[in-house]
Amino acid sequence: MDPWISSQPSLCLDLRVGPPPLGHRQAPAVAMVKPKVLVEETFQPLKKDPEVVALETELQRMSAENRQLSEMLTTVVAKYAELQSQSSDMVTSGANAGGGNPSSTSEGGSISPSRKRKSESLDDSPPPPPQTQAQRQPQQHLHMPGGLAFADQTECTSGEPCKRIREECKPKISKLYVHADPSDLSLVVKDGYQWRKYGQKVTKDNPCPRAYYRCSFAPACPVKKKVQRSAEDNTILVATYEGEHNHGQPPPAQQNSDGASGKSAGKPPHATAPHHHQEHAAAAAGVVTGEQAAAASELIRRNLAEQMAMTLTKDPSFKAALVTALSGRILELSPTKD
DNA sequence: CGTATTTGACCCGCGC
DNA sequence: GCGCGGGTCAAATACG
Repeated sequence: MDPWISSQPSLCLDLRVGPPPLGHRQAPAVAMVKPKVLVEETFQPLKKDPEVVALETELQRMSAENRQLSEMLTTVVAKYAELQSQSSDMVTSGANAGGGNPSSTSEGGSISPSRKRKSESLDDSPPPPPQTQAQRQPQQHLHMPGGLAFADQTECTSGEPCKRIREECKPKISKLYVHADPSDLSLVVKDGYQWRKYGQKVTKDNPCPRAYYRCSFAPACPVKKKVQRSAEDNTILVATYEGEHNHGQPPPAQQNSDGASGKSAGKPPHATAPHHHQEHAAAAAGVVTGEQAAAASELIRRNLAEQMAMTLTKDPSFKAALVTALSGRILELSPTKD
């Protein structure tokens, strides 16, 4: 979590403009900016036209719906934070030696991408540091309640040596669920890091394509990310992170660029970042008792919500998308429009 | 012109 | 051994 956010007294999310059909409490924060003007331009509140009444009703309805959805989101985020903190706690308590990350070993900054894997296996034979991974492995057998996230990789108990090795070589995996506008076809999850897309693929079990990203902030950073819409609910983006960053988070100025040039990257960022620092702090704060854990969880929930709101309100492209959506909605609802 | 994204092809692991 | 499917590469393309 950005330090400055915690320094914010409290972010005012008290917005009354009708929320867009995005289903986010954060959205209205942005909606204040323009849609309000839009409404004022188009309608005269004093007259109380039937359409105005209808609009108000609709706005109220959407507002209620929005609240519901945001509550659901909050719950999900809270669960995620809890799970993450549990995971972090177990990892930190168990993997003292895990200081180094497997990362750069083979790549070591001088990535000379020889022609595909065949040559890799011939030339490099990059020895993945199995020890640290092996030591980390046991902690990954977490019984995550709720089945919400990062469940992968916990099932490598088959005992087969080769499989074990493969599992041990796997980097740390976590999942992040992000709400996204279904109309937004991009698979962009802004999480504060810079990502470079290197592939996209349609998988068998999901008609939506899966996008593959590498961390582009640090050349040697081993972290990869897969983003795919949920098969059940395509308003949900599932981001799967593999590995750990071997660098700090980019400064906000760079975070905004999320992929530097961002041809299609500058899309509405309905993203919540898996801020490990925060979760570590939460884990530290809630190491033991349920009360402490609950308090930490509550804190995390608040901070995440605030951060999401801040992220959204600062993103101009999101504002634009929101204005478009809202104006379209308003036009839809006004049958007597000129 | 430099850089990021797209996209088809390739590689490899796994199940049958 | 073969086919399938996921993951990755790299040339082509697009964009600032």
